[in-house]
Amino acid sequence: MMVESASETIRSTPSSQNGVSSLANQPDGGGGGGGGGGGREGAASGEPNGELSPVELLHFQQQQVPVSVAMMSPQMITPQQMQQILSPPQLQALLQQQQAIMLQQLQEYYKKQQEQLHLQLLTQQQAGKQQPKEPLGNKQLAFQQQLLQMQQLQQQHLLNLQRQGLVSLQPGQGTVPLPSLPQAVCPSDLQQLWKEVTATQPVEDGIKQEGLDLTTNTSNSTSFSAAKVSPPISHHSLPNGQSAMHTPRRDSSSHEDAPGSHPLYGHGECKWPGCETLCEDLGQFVKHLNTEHALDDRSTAQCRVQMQVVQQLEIQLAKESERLQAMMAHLHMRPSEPKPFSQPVSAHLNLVSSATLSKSTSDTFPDGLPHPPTSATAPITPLRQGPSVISSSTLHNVGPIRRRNSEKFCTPISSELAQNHEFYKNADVRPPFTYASLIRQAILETPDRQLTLNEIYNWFTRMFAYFRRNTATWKNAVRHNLSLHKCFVRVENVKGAVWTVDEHEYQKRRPPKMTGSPTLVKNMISGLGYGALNASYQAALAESSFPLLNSPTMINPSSAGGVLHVGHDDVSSTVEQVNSNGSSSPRLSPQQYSHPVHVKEEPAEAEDDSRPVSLMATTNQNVTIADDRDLEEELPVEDLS
DNA sequence: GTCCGAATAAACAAGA
DNA sequence: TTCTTGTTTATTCGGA
Repeated sequence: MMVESASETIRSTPSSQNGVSSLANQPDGGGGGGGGGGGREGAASGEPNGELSPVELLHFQQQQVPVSVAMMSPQMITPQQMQQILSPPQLQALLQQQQAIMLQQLQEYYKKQQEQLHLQLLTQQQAGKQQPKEPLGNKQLAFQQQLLQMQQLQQQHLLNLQRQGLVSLQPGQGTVPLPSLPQAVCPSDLQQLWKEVTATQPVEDGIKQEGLDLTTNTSNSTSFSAAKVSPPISHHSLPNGQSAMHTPRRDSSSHEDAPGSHPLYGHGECKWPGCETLCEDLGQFVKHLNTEHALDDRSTAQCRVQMQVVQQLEIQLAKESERLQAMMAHLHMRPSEPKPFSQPVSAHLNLVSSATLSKSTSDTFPDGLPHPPTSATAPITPLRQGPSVISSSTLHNVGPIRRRNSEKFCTPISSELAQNHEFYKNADVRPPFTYASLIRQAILETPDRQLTLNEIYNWFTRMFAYFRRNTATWKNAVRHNLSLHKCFVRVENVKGAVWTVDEHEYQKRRPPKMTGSPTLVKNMISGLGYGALNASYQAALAESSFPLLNSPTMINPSSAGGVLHVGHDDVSSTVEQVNSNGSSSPRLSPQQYSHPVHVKEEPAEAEDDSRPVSLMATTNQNVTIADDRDLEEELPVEDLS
């Protein structure tokens, strides 16, 4: 079956974080443009007539603030003097003005260079008609790469300007005329800057060396100077001498070891954005590439768009990585961090990472903290819940295989989800719940308590980044669970078949555990090594930003008592009551375990009578099933504030 | 060591 | 024919 083969394919993907890891491991470069290997200073000679090379411009923009200051003080007014003369708002305004000016100048420069390159290319193309094909390809590619690099530099500059918050301009918005850029920056200084750049980054040689054959610059030669935010983009040599850019996310070995491959060629079709032309073999593809995707306005524009896409992703990744680091640091140093099992936080995190991702490869930071797997489909985004990410169930059970831990430790699924919704939604971490629990949760979250299979799928993918891959596997498991468990009832509906939950059956299939007094629960928890889940854990939970903690419905004994029958251990009755009134009856969250609320906790069943709609709605606006089909819309973008 | 629940894989059928 | 949906069986694994 195709599904199965797809499954096998997908199952191999969890370890596909290499690209990201390598990206994350890129030396920061301190804003200096990352890159790799040794520098090549030979290309450091400046452009004639004091014109700025793209590299110089790049460095220029990297040195932006000081240069800007210099530009502001052409009459040798030092920045300090400027600061004394001008008020901060004035300085800010001046900076913005100067940035805008610089931007316009750079754009003009880039445009000029672009035109020049086009002219050169046309000349080369014409000359190449009388020359062997391959050199032409090289030349053409070299020009193309020059063009791309220029565009990249331009993009980088714009991004840097925008990042500094000084310029919110879009390309072409600059309006303030100014003396040309080279007048503002001394060529010798730029030359020195260029040397500095090339000392750490050999990237831009090709730009300086007009007409050089970039095919000799392979993998390490074209990591863009923008590597600070861009992954090194290597060139892949093709059999015909062509090279192409590809991202490091691809398995490098697949290229180096498979000369018959091409990053833009796969599954028999051209992977050029929007193309998808079928090509029988690589040769045909190359021909197609050279004819259909030669250097022209269209291809250039497409490249530009693609660069925008990549850069946006990289910016996002950088932001998220930064936030992750901060989170890691925060968690690592947290004095009141819960220490179940008397393990350090990092150990817990590693535990979560390694066990939860039992089938995936979790990277580990040098500091020992887990590097949550990141992928294009599962970007790691902030753990807004803070410590609650390491919630009880997450701490003690990781992955459905450990499901019993989850139920044993009585973590209500809705509470867990409510607390860690953002985490699960964005992190590629397997939720510590069984498929049945999740399915049930999905169904119960809907107002009418019924879902089609596809809607269940969508809930999974919407709620858990983990389920955005391995689709064949988990979908099969979902179907399997739906069919297997009696608690899931298929109902023929007008729209088709929908699945509902028979709570009674659901409870029947679960052995009555943990039904008793809080003391029993406590003892049981303690007996399971949960005794260490003491004040520190409670404190951590209390510190959680989980808004429901302060929700009256969550802590109001009266409201809770409606569901959690004090001194009553009939699980089914609890569930039935919830089902009967159909109202939102939030259960005790794990935090409430810590609270001296005198209600009987129904650990294993606690999740059952949850009303995630209300629960989740507090923290997640995406609970509604309004548009399940649009997963992509909400995948990458979280608030990045 | 055994039992049980869950996950996973896979085969198969029916229907759109 | 392909895909989705649904059912069933078998295997493996972890925990009790």
